[in-house]
Amino acid sequence: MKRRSTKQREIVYEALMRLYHPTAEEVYEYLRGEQPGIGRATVFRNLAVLAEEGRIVKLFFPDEVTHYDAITDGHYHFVCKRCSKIIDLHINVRPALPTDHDFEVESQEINFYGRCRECQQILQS
Amino acid sequence: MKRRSTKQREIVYEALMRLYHPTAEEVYEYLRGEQPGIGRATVFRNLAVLAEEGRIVKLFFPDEVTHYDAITDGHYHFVCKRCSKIIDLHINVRPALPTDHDFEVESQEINFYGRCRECQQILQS
DNA sequence: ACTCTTATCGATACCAAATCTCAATAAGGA
DNA sequence: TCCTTATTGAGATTTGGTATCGATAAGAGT
Repeated sequence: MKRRSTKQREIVYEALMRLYHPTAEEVYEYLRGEQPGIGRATVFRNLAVLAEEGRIVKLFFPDEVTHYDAITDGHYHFVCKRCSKIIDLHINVRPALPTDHDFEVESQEINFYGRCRECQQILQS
Repeated sequence: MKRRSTKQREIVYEALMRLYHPTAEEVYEYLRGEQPGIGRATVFRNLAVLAEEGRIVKLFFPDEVTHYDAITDGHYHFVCKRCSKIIDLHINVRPALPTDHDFEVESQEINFYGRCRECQQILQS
């Protein structure tokens, strides 16, 4: 099944570059203003396609819906456990990949969790 | 709201110790055989409570439903991208926690992805 | 042991994220 | 320009998980 280049796909990709770690729903809401007529399923589908092609990255965090990231270099993320804010971490950490095991590691992921500055004083959950 | 100790909660906990990284649904199916009469919502609820109490751990992986782990020491996981098998990694990796930032890190998580031995020769997705 | 408050249970209804269906459209090679 | 078929958009469906609510039972107080 040969892939075609479509106007909608590029629109979704450009929206992602303008937004900061949006969810699919947020991309859709953004585009409903910019490009009325685009379908919800089209946004979800193209985010999946773009991720499969490696042009964008899917982000999964505990108790969160899927987020998307237009930056594809191997950076890490901090997630605030209270307000769910995501912060990019361009740190240089390289944990030793496990070797001599019954599997072959192709990629790794490191996530940090805690409180962002705004949420540090606030007590309740 | 003071918490009570219930028969069902311990049943769920013991099931989790017998199973290997099960999903809530798998715990429920397992218990439907062992302990007929237990409710689906009860299993989901008690897994959430046990996780909140720190007796078990919730595991989140890309494109996967939530799994649960009775082992709560800070080990890591490898996930096969083809068959979704989860393998425990009791390796000693300690990436430098980012400091001097606008947030406070409370916990971290490292996941490895790739192919397990059984899936390494297989070509298709 | 009995009573009383209320956390918890089990069944089911509900919700939200994401996927599937399908007729209409359009990408792009011939 | 024509033709094949990948893609679209609208809406239905699936699914993992949560909320509701009357019934049950944990466990503190007497």
